[in-house]
Amino acid sequence: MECKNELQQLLADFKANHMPSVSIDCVIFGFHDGQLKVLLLRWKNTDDWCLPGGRIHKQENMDAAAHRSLRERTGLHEIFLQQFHTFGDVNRYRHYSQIETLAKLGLPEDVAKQVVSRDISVGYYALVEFANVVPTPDIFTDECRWWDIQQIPALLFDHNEMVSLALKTLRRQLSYQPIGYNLLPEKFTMPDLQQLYETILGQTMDRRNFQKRMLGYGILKRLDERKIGGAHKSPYLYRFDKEKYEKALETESLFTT
Amino acid sequence: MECKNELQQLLADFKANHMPSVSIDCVIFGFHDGQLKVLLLRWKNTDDWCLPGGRIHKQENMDAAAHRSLRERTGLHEIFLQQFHTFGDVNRYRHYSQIETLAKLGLPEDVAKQVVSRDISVGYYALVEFANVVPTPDIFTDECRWWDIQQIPALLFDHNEMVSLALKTLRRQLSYQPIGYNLLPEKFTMPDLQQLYETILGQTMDRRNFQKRMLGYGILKRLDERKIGGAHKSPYLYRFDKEKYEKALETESLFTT
DNA sequence: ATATAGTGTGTACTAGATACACATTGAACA
DNA sequence: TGTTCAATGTGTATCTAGTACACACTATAT
Repeated sequence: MECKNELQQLLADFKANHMPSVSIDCVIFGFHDGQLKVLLLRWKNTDDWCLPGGRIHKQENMDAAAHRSLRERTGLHEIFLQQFHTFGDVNRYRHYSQIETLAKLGLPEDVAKQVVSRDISVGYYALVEFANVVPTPDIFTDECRWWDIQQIPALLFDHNEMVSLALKTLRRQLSYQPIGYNLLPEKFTMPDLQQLYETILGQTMDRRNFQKRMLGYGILKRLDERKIGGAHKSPYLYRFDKEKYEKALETESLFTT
Repeated sequence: MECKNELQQLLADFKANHMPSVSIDCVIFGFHDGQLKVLLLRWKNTDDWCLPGGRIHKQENMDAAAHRSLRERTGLHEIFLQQFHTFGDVNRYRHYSQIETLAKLGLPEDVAKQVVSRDISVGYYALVEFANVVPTPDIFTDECRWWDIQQIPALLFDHNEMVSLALKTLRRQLSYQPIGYNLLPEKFTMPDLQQLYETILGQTMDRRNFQKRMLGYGILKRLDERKIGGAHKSPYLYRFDKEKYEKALETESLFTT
């Protein structure tokens, strides 16, 4: 099968042009339909899903490599992307039979073994605007789609752990920095924003207090428009004040006296 | 010079037994004399200082490699050690002429070049009890000692940046988790603890409010003893309630309703 | 004995977070 | 057409954590 040669060629190229031992994995969060979603890839000829990832070119910044991966999977250019943890356990592949999985790709076992020696993987998480994403599989996979965070199946490698830690990091970030700019459309309602927060944190909040707090941050601008077409009273539309939002991102509140 | 052969041999061993492309660097914090200190190494035959670091054995967990490095530099076994960021810019060595520096070790330039291709480096930070540390140089260095955080010189590589970010992470951690267990001796006074906090955060605090807050966390146990020998009224001694301290480490306070 | 400087302790005040209720609107339905 | 319903808009009382602040005590130094 020609796919086999193509893969072997690809692996050879990888070896020549990419840093050995190190890879990148991305937990890409999107928000749609009141649900927090993660973009996953399905390996060719399998039912096994994993996170999108990539490798670092020898003359490429690591962050740039992560952006490149993301761009290739989503079509998006300007995105919130941040490393959250680096994974380096010897047995990070323990949850599955990796040789077996690679064999399904049509690789001979000896080639497969080269691929599966433990790598250090730098985990990034991204926040993207759901509607703008064009999910695109890579050469190893034949499907790329969103999964509800609640319904993610057992993933390959240590990728479930990565998703958990990315979510934990996202939640923590919420406690000292604003979030939403990259997850919501440009104009959104206060209930939209609240639903986002509730979904990420996994808990409900008081409508009135939530609004008070958000407005208190001074990063929102209420528009004159209201959202029309809803079944009930029309809520106001808001958008982020980009400048103040950026400032708030830098000024993280700390333990002080 | 025999040192040269020894070094070349060492590098060959490194290549065979360690993961390529990836290294570890440690920002080791200690507290002494009212000052926050960092452990630095001075390169052989130079006045250039850098952070202690290491490489990962092919069959070794990354965290274990970091612990090993730390053990080798400090003699300490049980220590607080946590990764805080992974550095992967192409120009992370831009701040110095690396070939030149390596030449001072007695390495021929061609060998030196192999060494200096950009690596990904995983940054760890450690909190250790100052008094128990036995600073020990490694094969590349002939001095290992503590530096006041305020007086750290221009370091090799991107190590100044690493120290800054480690400190920033430490400060942030202070805002949602207790700190002190690994930086103070077993028994300490409230003023000791306050001085630690003030040093890390770089700001003074109200004595009474600080005590109230710390006791409010419920992780301290006041002993019947007082510290004797001081020039003034004897302060009480405290120790951490290990169990509650550990619990507090897990239960990080988040943005909630 | 006296001075000095650091420690032990308590109370009033402030601001942010929380709990909570009623009026308004727009579509759906009778 | 008007009645119903569910969601939105808005304000106030309360609670709690954080902050500001003062006086008494004690161990050494003189």
